[in-house]
Amino acid sequence: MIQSLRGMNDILANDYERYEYFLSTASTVAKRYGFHYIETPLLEETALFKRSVGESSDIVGKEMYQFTDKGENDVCLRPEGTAGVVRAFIQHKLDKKGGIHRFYYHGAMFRYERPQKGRLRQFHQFGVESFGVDSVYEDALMIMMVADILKALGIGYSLKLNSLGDQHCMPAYREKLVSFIESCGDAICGDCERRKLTNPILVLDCKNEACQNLYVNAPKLIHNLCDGCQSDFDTLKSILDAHNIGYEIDTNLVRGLDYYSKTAFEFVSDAIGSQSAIAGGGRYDRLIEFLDGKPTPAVGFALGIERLMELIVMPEPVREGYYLGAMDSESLGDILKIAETLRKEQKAVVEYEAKSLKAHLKGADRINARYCVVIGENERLNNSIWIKDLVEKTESTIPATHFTSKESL
RNA sequence: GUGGAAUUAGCUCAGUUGGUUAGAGCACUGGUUUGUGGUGCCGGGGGUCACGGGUUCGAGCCCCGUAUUCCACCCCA
Repeated sequence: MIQSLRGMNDILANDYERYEYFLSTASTVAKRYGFHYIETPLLEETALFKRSVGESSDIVGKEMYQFTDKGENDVCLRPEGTAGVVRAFIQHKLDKKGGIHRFYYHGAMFRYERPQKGRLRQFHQFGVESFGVDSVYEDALMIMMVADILKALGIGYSLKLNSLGDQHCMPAYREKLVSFIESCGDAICGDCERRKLTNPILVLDCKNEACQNLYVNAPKLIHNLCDGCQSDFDTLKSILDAHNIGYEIDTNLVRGLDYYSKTAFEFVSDAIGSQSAIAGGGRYDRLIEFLDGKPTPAVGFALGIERLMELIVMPEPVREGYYLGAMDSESLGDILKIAETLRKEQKAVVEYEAKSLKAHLKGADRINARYCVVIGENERLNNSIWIKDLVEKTESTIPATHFTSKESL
């Protein structure tokens, strides 16, 4: 038997109902905030991700589905969504056009990781990107959008907030931190040794107890922000306070992608296991110029759809549409004709086997139909149909032309 | 990438020191005397016990390999 590749799942039937429900809920929220849908290719030049996400990140360093295509191009399946949207933004010269551009997207992302619950090799994200707004109010808008989406889906969460500083304060802090780490000498663990070179801020979050004891007095970025970053961060907190959005400052919160600056946030759930980050995002004012665009402030977020799926509280299913069946095979033709007419406006499902009335009612019940339409011997002889409303529990026998004649009106 | 656990019916799981035709609940399907659903009662179908080797008179059970899933680390959505 051929099975799907490791970490790559099918989404079918019931799962897709959830998936679709999530998409329509999230898309509705995004549109209400003034965002427009954008779709970018799954395959991009590898250089795009190396320059945006950063070669030092795990994502680019060891998790990309990268290969050379038949035209000798170095390409890879997108490991995240922002880079492609930024590339499109620049390619279509929206950076030169100026003004504000807001996009939302959703689709498959690919990372070659060791799979576990909530961590797949092909997974789906829903994300938004906003270009051209410098104000920290836009950062707050991102957080409010995520909160709105999660609330609409009935998902509980906690919000972690941090500021990563900008080109004025981040490099200085980074240097300060690295020299602090070096002052610890050989006492740090192997992971931290590696982090020191790739993403030093990650050491602050090390699980190793010995490391934690060493880092108690480590410099915190939050105490080393420049005036601009500090004031934006304060403003952001007051906006969230004003909107009753709870948060906790997590000075160890780092985005794994190199392009973030200033605001960084992460929504986490304690109900889905160790892969608990359900959404993450922040500001990335420098990314557009890194990719040869005109410097443009930008901020965005991404939600992990699979991680959300099992948390979604689905609305009560409502009975809708028609189930049609015949009690003897001679009536099947009439049934099909009625179904054809009904389908112009409604869901209509036909059972082809001649069965007892009881069996048909069970069938109608199973597919959650509102009405059960049956033609038996009596109806066929009287040129009528029997219909029962499964919610109101009322039934009637009406002329067979009732539905089909509508068509001629 | 590192360490560990698991894999038996469509689903959730039993399966006793290796011993006849591998079980349950749910789901599916049919009946319950004549044409009335979701919840009663009775019946039925459905399993190369993940896959491939090995040990044994005999393997769902023991050993090895492979695949997948899950847990922790790592990382992130």
